[in-house]
Amino acid sequence: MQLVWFRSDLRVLDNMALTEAMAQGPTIALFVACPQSWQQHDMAPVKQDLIRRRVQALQQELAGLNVPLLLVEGSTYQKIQSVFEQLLPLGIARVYSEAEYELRERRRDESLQNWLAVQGVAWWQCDRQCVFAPGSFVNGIGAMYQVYTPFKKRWLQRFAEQGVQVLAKPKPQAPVVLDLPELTPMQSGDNSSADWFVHQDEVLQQLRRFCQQQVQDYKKLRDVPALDATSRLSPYLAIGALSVRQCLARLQFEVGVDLQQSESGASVWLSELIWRDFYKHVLVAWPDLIKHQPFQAETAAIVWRNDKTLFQAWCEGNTGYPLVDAAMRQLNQTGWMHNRLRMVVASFLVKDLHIDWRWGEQYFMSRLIDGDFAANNGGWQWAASTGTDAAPYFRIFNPVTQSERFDPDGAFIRKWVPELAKLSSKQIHWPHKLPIGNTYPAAVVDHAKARQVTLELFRQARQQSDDADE
DNA sequence: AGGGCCTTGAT
DNA sequence: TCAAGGCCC
Repeated sequence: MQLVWFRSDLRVLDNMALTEAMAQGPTIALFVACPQSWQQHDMAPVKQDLIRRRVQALQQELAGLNVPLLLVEGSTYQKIQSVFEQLLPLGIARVYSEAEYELRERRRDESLQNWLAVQGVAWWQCDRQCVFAPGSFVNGIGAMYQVYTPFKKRWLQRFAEQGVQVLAKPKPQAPVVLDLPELTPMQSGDNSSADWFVHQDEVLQQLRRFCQQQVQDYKKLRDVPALDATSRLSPYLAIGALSVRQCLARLQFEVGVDLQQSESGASVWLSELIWRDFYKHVLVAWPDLIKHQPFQAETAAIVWRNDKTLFQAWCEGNTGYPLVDAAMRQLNQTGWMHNRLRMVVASFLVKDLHIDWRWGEQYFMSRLIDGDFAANNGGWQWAASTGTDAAPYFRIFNPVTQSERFDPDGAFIRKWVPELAKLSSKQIHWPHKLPIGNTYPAAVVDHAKARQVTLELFRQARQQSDDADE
């Protein structure tokens, strides 16, 4: 008997572990919910619920292939071995999975692989989260790229040479008859992700619709948070309900040569998918990132202000900066935030409130339905100017200017900050010069002053680092 | 995937 | 006054 262990690859299509197992013989599948380990990763409840709902749908889809999926309620990664102990009497020959790159996940796999080897059970794992496997790209001096643009260039070159291979849906196997052991059945979640569908056909339909109807305007409209102009596929990529190869193949199929034109919407979306690969490759090349070390070592010397009251105002969306508050309220109420706004609120936390970027990183993980360590860490370190290919320290978003530029008529602010809904589109971006007070909070900091403080914080850290070198 | 501040030259 | 451009952080 072959056993496919599903983790962050919760799909039937383009699933190499499933395909390989079924090619070898009769196959069963396993998923173990580990809420205590998820909690240690700060995984958002809404993401946990999406996973629980998704694996229920996956169970039905696998049933169509006569592959039984065992949904087990576990606790921590350390205790997964006991689930396998109960399954081995079924005569498991080999365990198949797709590699994950975070530290605890790697340790979990390593210890399980070692234990299985002692039991005489083989281990098979594929490297398919990225389009090209981490470690397979090196620059001129034999190291992983630290800058996105040359990485992308190399990536596109390889994509042109090799294309992308999407695995077909496996053929159904003959029904398997099993005497299953007593396992704790997986619990259902809190249904907080109910606004996001979980069935394969719906996910694929959204991908198709995006590539057919929306991607051509992506370059122009993706930065406008009031519009629904982004793909909204990130939650599915994060849990592997959709693979990046499926995205690429569909994109190529729908837009054809447009993908070659660097100004097309399709190529801009492609670039976002390459960013996803980039940050996973970065994580594998510099595993200490998982311990929350800044990539640029000298930025570890920055003395953050870390004011808890200001942090709370940011978390709750009560900073007095309308676009920042609208964005945080969107996150808190839906578990998702528009990408442009992720940059705006991250810049604001770090460079206006002078709060450690790791506080923001953790808060995002604890709330995002699409939380992914590599992308989230990469994004925060970009915004904080501490990362690979980061924004320069002096790039400091003006939250009011960003608001005027990307939410010109205030539609997004009106939706999420109802106290301001009646203001004109001129007043709504900075509502503090108005005679009437309403319930909207005063601005918690002065941007112009805060900006100067940021420049000083980075100057001091750089000086300290220079002194240490002498 | 910035913005503050200054200069310049057109209104 | 103010848009445009350059320089700087």
